[in-house]
Amino acid sequence: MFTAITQQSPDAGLLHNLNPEQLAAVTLPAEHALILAGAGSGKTRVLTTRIAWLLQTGQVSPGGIMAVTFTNKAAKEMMTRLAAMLPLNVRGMWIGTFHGLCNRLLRAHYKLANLPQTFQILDTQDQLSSIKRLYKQFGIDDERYPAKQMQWFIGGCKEDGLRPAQVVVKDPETRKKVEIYQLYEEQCQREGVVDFGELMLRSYELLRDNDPIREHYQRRFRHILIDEFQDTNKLQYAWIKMLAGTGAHSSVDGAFQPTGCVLAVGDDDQSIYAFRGARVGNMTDFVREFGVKHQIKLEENYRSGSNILDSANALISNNSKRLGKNLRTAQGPGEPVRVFEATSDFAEANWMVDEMKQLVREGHERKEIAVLYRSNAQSRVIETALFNAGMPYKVYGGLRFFERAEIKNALAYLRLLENPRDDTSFMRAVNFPPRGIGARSLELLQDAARATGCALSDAVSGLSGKAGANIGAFLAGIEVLNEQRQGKKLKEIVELVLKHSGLRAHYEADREGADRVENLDELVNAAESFVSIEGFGRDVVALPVDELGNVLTQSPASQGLDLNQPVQDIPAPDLETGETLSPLAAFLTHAALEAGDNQAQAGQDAIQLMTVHASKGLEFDCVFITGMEEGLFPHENSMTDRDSLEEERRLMYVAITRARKRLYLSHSQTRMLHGQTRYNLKSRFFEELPEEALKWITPKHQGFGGGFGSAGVTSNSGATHAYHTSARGQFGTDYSKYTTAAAPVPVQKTPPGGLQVKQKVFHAKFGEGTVLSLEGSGDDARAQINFPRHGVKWLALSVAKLTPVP
DNA sequence: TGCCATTTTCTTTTT
DNA sequence: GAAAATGGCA
Repeated sequence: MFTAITQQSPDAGLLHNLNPEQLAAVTLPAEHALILAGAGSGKTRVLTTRIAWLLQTGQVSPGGIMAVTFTNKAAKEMMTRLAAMLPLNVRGMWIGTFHGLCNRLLRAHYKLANLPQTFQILDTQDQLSSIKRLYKQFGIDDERYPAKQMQWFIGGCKEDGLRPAQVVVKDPETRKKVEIYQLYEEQCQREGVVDFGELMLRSYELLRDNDPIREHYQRRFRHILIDEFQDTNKLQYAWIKMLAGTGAHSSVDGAFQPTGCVLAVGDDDQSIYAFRGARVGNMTDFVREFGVKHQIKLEENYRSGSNILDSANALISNNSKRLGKNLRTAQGPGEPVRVFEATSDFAEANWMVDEMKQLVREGHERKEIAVLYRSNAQSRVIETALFNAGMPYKVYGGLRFFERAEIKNALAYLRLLENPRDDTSFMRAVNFPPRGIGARSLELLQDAARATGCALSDAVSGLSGKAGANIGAFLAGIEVLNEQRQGKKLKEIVELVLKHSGLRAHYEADREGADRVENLDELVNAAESFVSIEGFGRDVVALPVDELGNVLTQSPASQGLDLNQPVQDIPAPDLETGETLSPLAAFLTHAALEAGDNQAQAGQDAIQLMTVHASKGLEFDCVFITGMEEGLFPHENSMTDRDSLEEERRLMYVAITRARKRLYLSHSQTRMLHGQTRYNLKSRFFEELPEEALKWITPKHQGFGGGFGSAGVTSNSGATHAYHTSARGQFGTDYSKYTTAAAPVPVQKTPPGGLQVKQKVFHAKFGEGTVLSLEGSGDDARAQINFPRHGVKWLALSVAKLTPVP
């Protein structure tokens, strides 16, 4: 999919249009360097251009580069951009996420890593159920040691590079936790599975403990580039250090001087993942421990006008721990930052929708309008408002494809085929769809397995009675599948499993299972197209390189070297040549490491809804930041200590800097939260923004309408009120209607053509239904339809595809 | 064993 | 307010 562009002008300005700082960063000498890249300063461009420049000037071959990102999306983006710059087959290059690259290392050296070749990866859900299973088996009290907390503890230890034996035990409680950690480790090892943390830690240990392997990769990766460096945790930092050959594990005998140089790109002001172990301190540690001589700040922002940037700068200057950086722009002030105060979350959402309609009328694309919120729960009200208005929207976050229950069920069967020892998958599949295997039978089985220390599937034969017969039948079914799958294509195997396991039939029988069947079909599609994407075949040697990864020829240009060739993967000492992962195993790995997009429907021009966290790295013409209230943003759990408050502020900084042209901030006096109405004060962050950049667009006469005489919630005061407009003021919208909790009354015009009340219509998702009523016209036209299977729905006629049924 | 009712919890999240 | 998890009962 990353097919390179073939026509290319070799020296046609890779470096064209770079500003002086960017140029300096791209053409840095081969030494460690830190790039402090502000939001919108062209960070990704610098990273990819740097790689392209290194390749084009013949300083390194594609095999000598490692580029690490945090998300698959970022990795793909990098590869796509790189492929567009150079005629290069990026597929074989070591560009990927930390976990993806670790997986690659462990697959190549699975024996040294003490793993089965087909080891499976536990995602967060799997890990939790694995721990819970452990609890049952060893009678551990979930009340005293909550499994969730334990999961967090284990992850934390691994992030710090600590095995159970290395954890410092100070109190009995920690002792017990470490014991459980130890048991968990044994269970994973026995089952041949690794969790995400293990992926990192195990590959770190692999490099640490095997001199030839480590030195091989140290020689090979002459340039290591890391994106979003501020998000790295302790272990990831150590991993990089190990690969770069800096520190204790470099040359032992002095014969080998490691040469890998590290280019770290990051922004301390955008560090928003401390809550999951990210250490901003890695940036200063990096400068110190690597003896970084080159530090470049990218402060020129190409995204937003100065009103938006000044707001961001002013806000973030309230943080104490900063490396120091100020964004500037050559663009003018741009539009002011609009601030709106609503009386309720409901009113806030309706105001937003009307504002959006206006923006769309003005020619903005819907996908260039984003709504950002602090927590996912806030999306519901907004979704309702958008839905009622018939405005297409897309919510990011939530359940992703490979995390859906039906998909995980299917994957459990597939994993069992690949690795019968995978007890997590066994437990998931054994009684789903229900086949009369209950808790008691499984308890017997688990006892038997524990007694002999074998996997659940191996313990079945020792079971007698009804339990033995039932579970035996299940296992026999798996074995039949295993025979039938021989010689079959991946897609066929998946289809086979869906049929033979009874999963498809089970969901087809379910009245509400239509979506799930659809997803299962989608899984078959994913399996079909998978091979063509990953292509786990061997790559052929394309470039003449020496063992160090140096290109042996002169510069590509002078030699007419064709970079558009598969990248050579230099065999490491331990690499089993010829041994390849089965397509199924590769597919399962893909499913674990890449949870897939949230929603299948792509391409439609829709409003973008997401949390602030999810918005990092993205940009939009128009951005709404909603729920700017104390307790929400900053979040109540993060208001108490200074560090987490500063993280909230960085979060706000990230949110503000997403906007290119227009930025709205809104807060509401009341909000439904946990089923209760809460009265919130407006966020303290408003006080930290420069007044001259803001424009308050809430009408003067707004208020509580006599309804809520509550709390210390006051209207905003100060000079900003000078901007208040009366109803239907200069902004063209009548804001007064948002000041009551009632929905805007739709204007009744001629009923939309084609449909009539009592008419029968067909909808792709809801099936056949009867029109109950119609309202609105044109783009706003809506119909109330009764679907026997799904109930009464309001559908926007400009969005819903309805076909009349005679 | 499995279904239904009650209780509980509720930031952010990629891999 | 809603989803998930637990617990009691048929």
